[in-house]
This record gives sequence, structure tokens and C-alpha cells, in this order.
Amino acid sequence: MRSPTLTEAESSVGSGEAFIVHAEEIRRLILMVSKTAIRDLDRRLDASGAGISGLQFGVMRLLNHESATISELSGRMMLAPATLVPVVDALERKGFVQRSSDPRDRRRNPLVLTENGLEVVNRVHFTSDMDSLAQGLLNLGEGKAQQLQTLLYELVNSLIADDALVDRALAMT
Amino acid sequence: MRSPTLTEAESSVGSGEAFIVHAEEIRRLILMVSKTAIRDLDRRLDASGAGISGLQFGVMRLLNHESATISELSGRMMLAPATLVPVVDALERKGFVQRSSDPRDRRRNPLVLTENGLEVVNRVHFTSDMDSLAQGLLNLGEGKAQQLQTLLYELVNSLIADDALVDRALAMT
DNA sequence: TATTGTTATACTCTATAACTATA
DNA sequence: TATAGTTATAGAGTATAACAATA
Repeated sequence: MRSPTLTEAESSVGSGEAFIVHAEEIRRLILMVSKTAIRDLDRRLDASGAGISGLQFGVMRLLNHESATISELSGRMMLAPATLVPVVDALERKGFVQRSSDPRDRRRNPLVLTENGLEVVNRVHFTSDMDSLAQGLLNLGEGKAQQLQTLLYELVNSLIADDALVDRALAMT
Repeated sequence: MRSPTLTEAESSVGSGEAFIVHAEEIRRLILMVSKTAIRDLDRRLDASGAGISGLQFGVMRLLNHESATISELSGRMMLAPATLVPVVDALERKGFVQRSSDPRDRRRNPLVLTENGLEVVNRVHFTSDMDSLAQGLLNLGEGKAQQLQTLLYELVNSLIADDALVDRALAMT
């Protein structure tokens, strides 16, 4: 039971069925890996005692590279700006992030890490060698890990070609 | 700034640094792809008019293969049993799923799809050729899509070796 | 004692709509 | 008109703890 509409790409290649099968299986595998990765980070954040969530940590990590506004973060993380307001509120309450202001455009409130925030970002990592994902890649071997990374990179770039929303998404929780 | 503890695997290979870098990047890419896949399904479910969420659909899809209890589903989906209770409640309210009983073990309540539920599962698919992911794989080409699938499969099996929780996770939202 | 299903509860993640201030 | 940030609100997803029924 297929969708009756054929895309140009599908009809030009003529093997849409195979790709659906791939997509379904790849989807399943990717979701399993990502659930594992999210749980890895949550577990490590719990152990760190910093008292922050994965999303809060994702924001701090982006701010570690460069200051950014809520709008800019929302673009990079594929989230609605309103979603980030309580996240930033919490980080400010905990003293890890501060809202600053831009004299040249007073609508903007660039966020900056405090010293405490910096300390947390440097202490807790997104990925540690103890994580299931890192261990899994270790089991896989260097060559295959490299191959996988390359293929995923190409896939994401292919997604970008089709999907404006992924466009500026450079980092995520 | 590394974790001071070395795992056996890491010290035996002696290149933990490289794997951390891989893991960090692969983590990022995988999360982007999975966010895209989840959004694909949500969009399709909205369009289908069935009025169900991704998680609800995931449950129905597992029941399409064979009847299962909440406990069994929670194992396969890596979720707490309590998480699934309101999900099943909603599906039962909508008339897509029914709780039955097992005379041989009266603690168990195997879930079964109703006729309406069956219709929904067969009409809406997890993945369609219109999805960003399917399109991305199409752009990637058959050979690379196959390679990617194989590598992900090996990775998940490597995860399983390290992580009992992923063990029975055969399907996810 | 252990397991299945459940209730109660709470927290995180997420979005939409409507608003204020600024451009 | 458009953008940045916000408030209000709502809903989905998730977990833990404690309990009843059953094994």
C-alpha cells in the first residue's frame, strides 16, 4: 500500500520501494542510537551535580563557542524561540548564563556564559569515553566509525537540500 | 580535560581521543536526523486525520505484528511501563486498541488492535517516500544508503553488547 | 517474594497565539 | 511592517514511588 503520488526523484530513479525499506530501517536504528545518546548525557549530567537538563546543557554548550540570542539559538537548535525562554530563565536563575544587551539593537539580548557556567561546560562533556555510544563506536573500530561519520554527514547535507528547517541546525540537545 | 578513568577497551586500543571526537560528531548528526524523522511522522499523522501521536502510533505498529502487554511493549520501546498506561488509555478511548485478558495469567492484559486500529496502521506508514529522510537517502544514492544501514546495524549491535537496556528495543516512536 | 498493571505526581520538552518594545 | 523577546497556555513524553491483584 503505497502513497499514490510519485516524486520526481523517485520516478526518475525508479526504485522508490527500496528506499522506503532503507528509510524505515535506518529510521528505527537512528532512533535507537539517539535515545541511547540522550540517556548517556542525562546520566552524566545527573552525576555531575550541576542540576541542569540536557536542553539546558545544549544551550550552554552553544554559548561556549560564541554569544548568541534566543532567536539565534532557536534557529540552530530547530526549536521555537518561546521554547527557550524558560530554559534560559532556569540557567539565569542558577547563575550559569546572563542576558546582556546590544546597544546597537535594543531588541536583542545576547546571552553570555558566566564564570560558573563556563566551569560546568568545561567539566561536563557532551560525550565521554564512558558513554554507550563511544563504547559502541570503539567496538565498531576506527575505520567503520569514520565511514559512518562521513555517510551521516552526507545524509544531513542531503536533508538540508530538501528541508529549510534543518538548514541552520548546527547543534542539538 | 578528560575523564581520569580509562576503560579496558580504550587503553587496549590507545586512541580514545579519536573516538570521543567521532562520538561527539556522530551524536550531533544522529540527533539531527532523528529530529527530522520524528517531525516527518508527526506531520504525516497530522495529515492522516487519525488524531494520534507518534508514540501512540508506535504502540499500534508493534501490536500490528503481534499482541503484547504493556510490560512487553515497555521493554521493546525502552520506556517505563507507567509511561505507556495513558498512551494505551488514549488508544482505547479512540477505539484503536483493546485490553484483553490472559486466563492463564490473570495479571497480564494483552493488547490487541481493533479493526479501526488495523485500518490506521495500514493506512499511515512510519516512513513515506515524501519524507525528508527518504528524500535524503534518495539524494545519497542506493549504494551509500545500504552502507549506512549496515554500519548503523553494526553500531546498534555494539551498543547492545555494552548496554542491557537497548537489548530488547526492537522498535521506537 | 516477584511481577503486572495502575495511580499519583512532577518535571522536561515543545508549540501556538497574542503581546510589548524596538527597528 | 517586521523582528526580538516574552507571557500564557496547552499538550506530549518521561520517570519514580507506592499500591493492588496475582503468581
